[in-house]
Amino acid sequence: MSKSSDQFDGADCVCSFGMKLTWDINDPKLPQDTKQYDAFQEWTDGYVRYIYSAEDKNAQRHLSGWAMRNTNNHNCQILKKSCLGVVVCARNCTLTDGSKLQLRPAICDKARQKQQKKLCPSCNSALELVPCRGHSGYPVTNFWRVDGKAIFFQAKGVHDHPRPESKSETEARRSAVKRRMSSPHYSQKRRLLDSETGRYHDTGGPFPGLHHLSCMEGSDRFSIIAESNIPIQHYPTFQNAEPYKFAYDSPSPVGEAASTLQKPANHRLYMPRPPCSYDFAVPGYLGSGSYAALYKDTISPQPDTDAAKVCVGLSGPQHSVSPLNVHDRGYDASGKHHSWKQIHGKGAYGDRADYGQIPTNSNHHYYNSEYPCRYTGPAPTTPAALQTIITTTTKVSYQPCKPSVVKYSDNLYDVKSLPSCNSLLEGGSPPSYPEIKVPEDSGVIKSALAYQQEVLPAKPERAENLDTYRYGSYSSNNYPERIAHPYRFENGEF
DNA sequence: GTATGCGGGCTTC
DNA sequence: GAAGCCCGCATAC
Repeated sequence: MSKSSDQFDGADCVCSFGMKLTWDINDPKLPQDTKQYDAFQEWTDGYVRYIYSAEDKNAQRHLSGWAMRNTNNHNCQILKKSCLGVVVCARNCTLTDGSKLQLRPAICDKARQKQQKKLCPSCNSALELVPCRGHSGYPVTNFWRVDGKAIFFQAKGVHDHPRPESKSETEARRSAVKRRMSSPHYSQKRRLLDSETGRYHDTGGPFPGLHHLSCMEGSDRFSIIAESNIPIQHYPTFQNAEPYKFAYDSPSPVGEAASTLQKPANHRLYMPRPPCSYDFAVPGYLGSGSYAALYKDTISPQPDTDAAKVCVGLSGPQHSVSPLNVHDRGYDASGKHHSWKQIHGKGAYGDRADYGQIPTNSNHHYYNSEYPCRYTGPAPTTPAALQTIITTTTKVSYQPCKPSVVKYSDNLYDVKSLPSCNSLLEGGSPPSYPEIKVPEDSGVIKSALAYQQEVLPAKPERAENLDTYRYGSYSSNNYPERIAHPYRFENGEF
């Protein structure tokens, strides 16, 4: 493969480095003369290949935004993972802000079963696990292989479902919940909440269709209401899929965490996030408004009743979002390295993969439906409501959307095929960790990123325009209709 | 409790 | 035989 490496090294291509090279995860010999590595991609989609540095912590952990579970492929040299899909409301209910519930399936089988027994926090109907069938009817598979100084990643299939909550978000939420549980305010708040919400839950039967109370209801049902006296009520307001940019290459407002981490080079990861921009100087998971709110609660407790009252009036997702650094929040550079053994030997592998058969990004359009967020917001939130939120979350700095989040706009191009990649990056061929690499660095992932980018606030019209062709190519996929954008039930464990 | 990795074993194509 | 899947086990957090 080294030959192929040389062959493509100078090629003009916006593809990721891994895609410029001709290799397959099953190749007995993988490219060894890697001169540069791809920026870690959390939300890979499509038939893509990346070559990460063996030093990349995220790659070492085989991280993925998608809920990927280990799959035994009877090949100890190649770690295979298959997508679990996403957990949604069986009734496909729409939240007050027009968003949809999209939870991250638990990786552990046991935990997943447990998760599915829970109810939709909004309508109390059952939760439904939407399996991934993006790879010829089978779940999308990710392959990881360590070879030399590089970690080779290959994905097969295109996710035919919305994104679930990312792992980092899940971890952050759990961490927040944990903190709150141990908070000295916890028991007191619990009592307050119980007295305030008990009338709604005494029978365990919610008010069907009473969505304005769903937040409270849902949290209660998920046994997390005690941990979220404030977020519970605010949650619906922040659900619009406001993506946020991982501020890898920019000073993080919350800071130091980023500097201590190996910078995940995934500078272009946009994720649906609650647009809430409450920034808290909370160590650990930083930057997430909702999560932060959890922390905040421990810091400056407010009457739970206030939040509960506010809940009813909130529905508009107008809160702007600030760039939130998920990795800063959720990835610990000091974390363990997975025990996945380093593989240097070359086995005799079989046939080639199928990555060449499908245009890398011919299938992601539907994702935009997942994030109609750039929609101006269905249920208008009155300024008064917003004001109330702010009021009830005192000691919180409200941060409007930062313009920097919008610099994706130029990346919105369509790569029809890998070989056709244009050169926008090669000239400035970055070193191993192109943290400040221009977004065009990996055109092959454009498909996976396009929808992420499109949801950004500065280009609402573009997102709208794209809807048509997005859906067009996925007429068979009903998810565009089902999923508006992720529902971040920040306050509960699913 | 959950995530993760490993590996045996089964089924299907 | 490859691939997908289920399961149990071990380990780490």
